[in-house]
Amino acid sequence: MRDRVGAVVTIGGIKLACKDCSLRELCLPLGLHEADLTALDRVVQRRRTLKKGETLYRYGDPLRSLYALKGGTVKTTGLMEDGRVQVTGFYMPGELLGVDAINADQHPCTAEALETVEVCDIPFHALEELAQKVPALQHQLFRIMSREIVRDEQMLMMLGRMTAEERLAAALVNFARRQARLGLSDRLLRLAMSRQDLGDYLGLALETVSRLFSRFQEEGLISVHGRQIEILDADRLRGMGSGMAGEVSVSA
Amino acid sequence: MRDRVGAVVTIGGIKLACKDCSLRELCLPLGLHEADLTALDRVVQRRRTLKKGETLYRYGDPLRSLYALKGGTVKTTGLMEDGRVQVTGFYMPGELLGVDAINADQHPCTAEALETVEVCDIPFHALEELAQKVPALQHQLFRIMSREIVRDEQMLMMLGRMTAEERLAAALVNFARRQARLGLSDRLLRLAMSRQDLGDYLGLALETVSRLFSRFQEEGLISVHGRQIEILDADRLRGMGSGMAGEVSVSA
DNA sequence: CGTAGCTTTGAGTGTTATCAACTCTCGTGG
DNA sequence: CCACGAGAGTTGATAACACTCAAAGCTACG
Repeated sequence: MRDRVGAVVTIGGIKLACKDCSLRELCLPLGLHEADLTALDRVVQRRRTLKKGETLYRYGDPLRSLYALKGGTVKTTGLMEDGRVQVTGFYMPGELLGVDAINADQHPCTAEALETVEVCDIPFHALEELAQKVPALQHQLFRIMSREIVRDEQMLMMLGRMTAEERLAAALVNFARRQARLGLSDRLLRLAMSRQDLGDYLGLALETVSRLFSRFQEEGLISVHGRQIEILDADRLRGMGSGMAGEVSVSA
Repeated sequence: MRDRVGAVVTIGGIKLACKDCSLRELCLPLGLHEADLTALDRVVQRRRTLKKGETLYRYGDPLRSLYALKGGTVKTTGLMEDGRVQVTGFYMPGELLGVDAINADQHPCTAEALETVEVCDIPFHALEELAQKVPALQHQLFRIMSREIVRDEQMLMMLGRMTAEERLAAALVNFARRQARLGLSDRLLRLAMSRQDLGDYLGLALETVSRLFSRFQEEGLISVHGRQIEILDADRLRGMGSGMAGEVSVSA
């Protein structure tokens, strides 16, 4: 059962060891040492693929695992009785999903793949046990959860106090930065989400989002081809989106 | 140095042992056993008092401690360059402040006492070390942070997708429930915050908040005497405020 | 190609913000 | 003890930002 030691056996080449993973800088392992990584490998389950529209978990599902996103984009959504939707987050590779389920041992939202997605399941119970033994891992988990809180607080500022224009600008800047951290362009965005999703994220009607894209384009801020967005004037966009006091240092 | 064993020495009667604290059910200790509580006592610092308007920490302050609220109400606020304010949370006795600072080792918001407040400082480094030894404490911290995320996600739903009316109703219901958990009335609210604070929390103008209070009163939902609110029709208020799918089980 | 979903654009409306004046409360000092 | 003043709260009038409804154009996939 626990026959994998050191160099992780890859079953049919599907599973990559954490220490070989291209996302090791961004994902959980940051700050862990060689031995810790090996221990983590033993905990992390198979790498699996979800197709567009499939869910990682649904509202009310019991907490079994956390999920490390390896590739693709995921949205998490909360639903109101009358059908109103709030997207609580978009997740990109290197980010961890599901920590909001720890509180009540069940997921308080639904996580859906916006495109083909690769994830590693991390059984929570095992992760917690390992964190008990590895101080760096415990700390890293605290940090990741804290970062999630900081992100949500910024979203609160956006939804509570920023105009539609400011919200979209801030979101684009944020996406660009996160894409850049993955080694991709910070100018050319390929949005995985629809205008509707974006509206549900920013607290706007999809028509408002569409109009804003058009206006930003007219003003020479960006160039829009459907979901392909090119950022032409990053400075001005940042200026619009960040009336915020300070940039989020979303370290690791 | 480590001369306190079992019964905690109270210096001038200022410090109460965690295990004797009236909030032990709500605060950090939940789920900890006798020995764990004694260990926690050794970590928790003096109990101190803040007067209305004083701050526990300010935006940018380095993370030193987390803070367990023993009495009174605290608001946390984020500030935009042009002066716009977002209240990111109101904290009541038994709740833990400051976890959002773990991410970047500095506080991303300012925490201010809305009335006379009592807090216990919990040096974070020491707490983390203790959590490393006490599994129940580690788990409890994960839960507390997860709960904070769930709360923020609900706030996102409120700010993004609920009307002004729904937001205020939801907030009142939420305050009532939290007050009830402290053993106080769930009908008679004594709000510690101004209409302005409430507006900055709900993403509304203070005038809108005021108008809503008046309207709720006309409709027989509540009775308003300044900051004293009596809930007359809790069911209808809940109905208005919670288009949400499920109640937050904000356990512990 | 045809169809279904996504996106854009337009017209009209409404909720909530803004500006402004007035009232109330409470603490302080004459 | 009462008057005063400052901050907090209420209420009204007006305006604006973003929503809703509607229709047409586009894209992509079968």
